[in-house]
Amino acid sequence: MVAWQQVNGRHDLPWQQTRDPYRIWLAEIMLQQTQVQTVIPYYERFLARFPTLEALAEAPLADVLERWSGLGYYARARHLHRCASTMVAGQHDGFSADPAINAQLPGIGRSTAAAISVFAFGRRAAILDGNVRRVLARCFGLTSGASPAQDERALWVLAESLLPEQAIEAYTQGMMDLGATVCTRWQPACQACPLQVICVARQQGRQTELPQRAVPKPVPERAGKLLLLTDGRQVLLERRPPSGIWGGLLSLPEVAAETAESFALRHGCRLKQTQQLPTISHRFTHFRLSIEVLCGEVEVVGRLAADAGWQWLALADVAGAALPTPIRRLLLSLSTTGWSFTAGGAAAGADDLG
DNA sequence: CACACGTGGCG
DNA sequence: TCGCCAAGTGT
Repeated sequence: MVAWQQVNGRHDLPWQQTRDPYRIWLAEIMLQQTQVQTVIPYYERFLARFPTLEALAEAPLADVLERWSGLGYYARARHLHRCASTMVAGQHDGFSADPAINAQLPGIGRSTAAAISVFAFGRRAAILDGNVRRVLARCFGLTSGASPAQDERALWVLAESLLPEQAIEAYTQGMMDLGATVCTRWQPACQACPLQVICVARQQGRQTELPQRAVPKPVPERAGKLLLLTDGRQVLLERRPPSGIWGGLLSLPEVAAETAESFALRHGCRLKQTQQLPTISHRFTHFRLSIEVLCGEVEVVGRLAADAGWQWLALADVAGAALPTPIRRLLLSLSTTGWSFTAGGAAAGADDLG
């Protein structure tokens, strides 16, 4: 694996060629459940804004979420920020070489802690991510046992038992590179695999059957009603609660029973006219969301409460704001094509909203 | 232990 | 259009 990685592995990813724990930590957090190609631009933009642990710790969470928005799993950004603040405040003097220590920090679990120890400190430690899981399950022909928990334990024991005495960095990177580029979920390139002569799955022709998948459950459907109040130049946004879906991001205010008129009045606006926009369908991993958007043209007559949970966002600033992806798309689309409040007509360009 | 938690790409 | 999956962690 070490020899294969040195020749065939990836060596030029933005978070390689460094031992800076901060950069390695940031990359590992961004890469959780997220593919390399997705992460790269976010990683570059984030580092440009927060080049050091101190810079990150000093920034408001809202700024951090601006650079994270679009990447998903926003608890990662909240934990990242809390972790930085904690360390700079002195409870921890930076990262430890010991994975058990780092695994106590927010957002850092067993696998991420091991990756930090390996890549920043050269410590022997086992990771177990999707790539390693797939490589091990196939190479050793692992099938589901008594319970998912036991399968998990067995995988960790196996991963720990395989660690080389030397070149832990190349080995660890090699396992991930192999899983990402050769031992892929579909159509693995077995003829290019350094493990092909010992791979049980290959011997049995069961590559795509492993690792075995849990039975998928039906994805529930949820619905929400959002209000888009605008004077044509800016939109009214609400800071979402710190946990839950899109936690901490800015979004269009959710309206339940309250009418648009009374809502607008509460926020210092007079509603001139409204228009129903095409319903947005958004797909998450675990549910589908149907978003009904009522667009209202307002005249701002009062001042917004100084409450930090509410703010007007200039349409020109939509691209850089801490918005969920479907909301950003909606606002970008509408501000690009212009607003139309012609009676009964849908806003131009709103058809692309999927 | 089950479930929550985003988004993009691919077949 | 839809299911699957991707450098997992927290509750």
